[in-house]
Amino acid sequence: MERPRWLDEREQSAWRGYRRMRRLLDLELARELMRDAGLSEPDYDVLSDLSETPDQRLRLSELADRMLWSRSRLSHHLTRMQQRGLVTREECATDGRGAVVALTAEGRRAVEAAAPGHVAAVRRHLIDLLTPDEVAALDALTHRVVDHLARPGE
Amino acid sequence: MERPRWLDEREQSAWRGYRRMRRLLDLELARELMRDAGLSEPDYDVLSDLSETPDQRLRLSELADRMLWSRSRLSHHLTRMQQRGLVTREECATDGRGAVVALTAEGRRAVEAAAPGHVAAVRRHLIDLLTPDEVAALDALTHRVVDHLARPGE
DNA sequence: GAGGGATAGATGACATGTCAATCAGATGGC
DNA sequence: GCCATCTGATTGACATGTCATCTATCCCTC
Repeated sequence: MERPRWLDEREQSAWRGYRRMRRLLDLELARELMRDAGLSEPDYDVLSDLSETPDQRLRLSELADRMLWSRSRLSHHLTRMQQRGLVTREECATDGRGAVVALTAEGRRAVEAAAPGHVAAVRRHLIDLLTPDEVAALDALTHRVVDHLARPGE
Repeated sequence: MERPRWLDEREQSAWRGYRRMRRLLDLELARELMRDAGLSEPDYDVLSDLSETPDQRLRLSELADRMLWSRSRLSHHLTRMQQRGLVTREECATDGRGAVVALTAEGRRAVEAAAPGHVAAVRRHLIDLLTPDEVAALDALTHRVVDHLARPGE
């Protein structure tokens, strides 16, 4: 930090590219998802995580951890989704403080309707634009960074 | 979309990795930037774009386009940054409707103080974790996706 | 089995982002 | 030159996310 090692041209370009892609991809996927399925990305993520779970239900904290969301954010978001009938809250049998989110039939219908189009969009705007080697590189590199960031001591 | 082509294992893993990295990297960079320089990432981006510009000033719409922000978002954000003394608004000489944002001395000081640490964080949490080949792949792939998404007809 | 922390979740105040409406000034056709 | 339209920017209402705080319950130790 004393003598900053600036990014060289290639690194700079990769970093800018990453941030631009991040933004554009996000906008486009969110736009299509909302247009075609009436869901925001956070909505979709919640529903999709729930639907992949054996019993279609999860403890709030478990879901929050999986999604890397704060409890507070999840709680607020679920209240909104609950009002729209996509999920319900249930008491937790094993922990008096706890709560469980469950997918409603309507929620299930919503993800199932949304999923094919969303996956297609992910393909169209990202995956299918990459060579197999690039997919492999992206896979390797992102997981390395995730592991690094998830390390306790930063 | 009729017969959805789901993602294969590797693609799925890359996609999840990307989204997880996106989230964790963002959180960490934002956290450090706020802690060390008292700036949010949007703040930093605005200041950094302005500081790289010849005259330290830009038309609002020009800046909004570069950052891929809506005019409205930029306008709101600049009001806040202006209140903190980081930028000022000026009238535009050539277009009576237009406005120009300019970096203040304090704004300049803020980016210059923030930049080395921020770049170091980008290195530490991303760039330096990648092999040269991976940096090259990331560069190539992100720009391809960006070009694709920037294409007028979607 | 009674405290004293820790943890799960909810909540309210606030910061930030979005969307639609508005206003002033530019621009083009006639 | 004048009107219709477009564009740059601002604004206000609202949606979303964050942070600090609160309550209830759990869990550990004594």
